[in-house]
Amino acid sequence: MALDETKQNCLNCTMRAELFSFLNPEELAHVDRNRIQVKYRAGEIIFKQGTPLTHIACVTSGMVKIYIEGLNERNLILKFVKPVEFIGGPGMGVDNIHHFSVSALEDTTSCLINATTIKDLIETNSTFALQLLKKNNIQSMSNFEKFISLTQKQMPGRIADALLYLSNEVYQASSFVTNISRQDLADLTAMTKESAIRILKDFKDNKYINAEGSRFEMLNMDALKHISRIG
Amino acid sequence: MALDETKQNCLNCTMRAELFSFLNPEELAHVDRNRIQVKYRAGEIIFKQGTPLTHIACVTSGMVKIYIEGLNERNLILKFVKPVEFIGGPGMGVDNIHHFSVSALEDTTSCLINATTIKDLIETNSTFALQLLKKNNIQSMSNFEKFISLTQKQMPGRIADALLYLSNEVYQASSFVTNISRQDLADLTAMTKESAIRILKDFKDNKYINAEGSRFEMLNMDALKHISRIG
DNA sequence: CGCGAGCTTGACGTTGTTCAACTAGAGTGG
DNA sequence: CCACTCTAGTTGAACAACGTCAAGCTCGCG
Repeated sequence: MALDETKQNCLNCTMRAELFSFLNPEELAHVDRNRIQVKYRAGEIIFKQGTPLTHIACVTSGMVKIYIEGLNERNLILKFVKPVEFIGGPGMGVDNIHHFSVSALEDTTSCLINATTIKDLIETNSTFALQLLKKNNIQSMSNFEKFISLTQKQMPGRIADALLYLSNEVYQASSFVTNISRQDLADLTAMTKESAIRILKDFKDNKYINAEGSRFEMLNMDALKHISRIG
Repeated sequence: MALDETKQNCLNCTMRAELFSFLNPEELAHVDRNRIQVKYRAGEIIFKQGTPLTHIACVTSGMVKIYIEGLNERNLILKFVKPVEFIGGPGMGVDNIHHFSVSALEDTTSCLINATTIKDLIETNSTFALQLLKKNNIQSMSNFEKFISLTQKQMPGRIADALLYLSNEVYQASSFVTNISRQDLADLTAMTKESAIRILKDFKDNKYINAEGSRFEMLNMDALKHISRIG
């Protein structure tokens, strides 16, 4: 976990999260004074569930996974985050504890910003507060979909949801190479690694997808969407 | 669904949601001008998933359930809400659509407040915005626990969670009489009615609880907590 | 060349659902 | 007051879905 404070500055940053476009130069300067840029190697933990929430993160390169550490060493992956996105956490302003863990899937750079700085901005900039509320609401909406996927769909439906999520939202391509492991796919869909592998094989046999090692290819999106819909 | 505009006023309201304690008299008067009070009979729908989100609700008497309408006529109950609590929704400020349904479990009265009024307050009163963010965060935290309960615990663990939720948070009593049906209990724990009944019977046989009809009694909270922990 | 981590497969057992039948109680109309 | 019906609750047996365990595989890397 190498520290690397760059000469770059929030005001002229080209990797600025959308949320910060609602800040004026003075506010951006305030953020800049309270941020540090950090490089993480693949596999390293950025936030650990249960630790104090002193900073929020802004992923500027690479890719991370956000996951809840549950029972018996099992994780539940909530989402993957790629540049440029802001990672807060529900503990902010409540108990100031991280309620999920975040770790780097690839080599990742991230700006860490003091949580108190963010709180200052919420109090002084109502547009910023409104946008933050909006962002939280959008996250809640996808959590609702995840609830239905995980509790009301059988394994093929869940894997279809995961593949559609990866190709439509994360990689935005019908084929992609990824660091996401079979275990990650299982953690994303709340099943065992073995089950995830079996469903992938089934999808391959049916020519819905191609999946070899880290390379995934969507061959029949309509079939996947159909399986997602019927559960 | 009888309308009943009372002479009562937000400024002297004794059933005011905590969130509104952060408003000044002028703001409260603004809320008052944009609210209507409505009585619902048990079973009636207050908000229907998929319809436009024009108002938020504030439950002042009775009890409601918030649930997602999922696949194949199956519902997932997110939470029960009793007086006095505010019900917004993640669609607010995003697509302005309800992403869950809310229905009355008992005869219920509720104030409906224009969503635009709430948005005004968020923009002009930063404390209100901060408190709303906080409320959303607390909800997200319990959603995370729900994720783990529903995806990583077996049926006894989930029923134990549901019973602990009801006795600790909803009724705040070790025994209670409720309108919550066996089907509701199943919808809360993502299983079938038959399975929920079987687990309840098992808990009864083991003297962890007493459950006859609508009356529930917790006999051994420690056992329930243990079952909840081990999943 | 060998080692280890992630991946894959099959056999088997468990968990939870489905389906069908039955029960109890509340309301309704003759 | 008694059928009748309707709904919620209950139970059992058969079945499907999913996890567990154990073994073998592949491939990159030292």
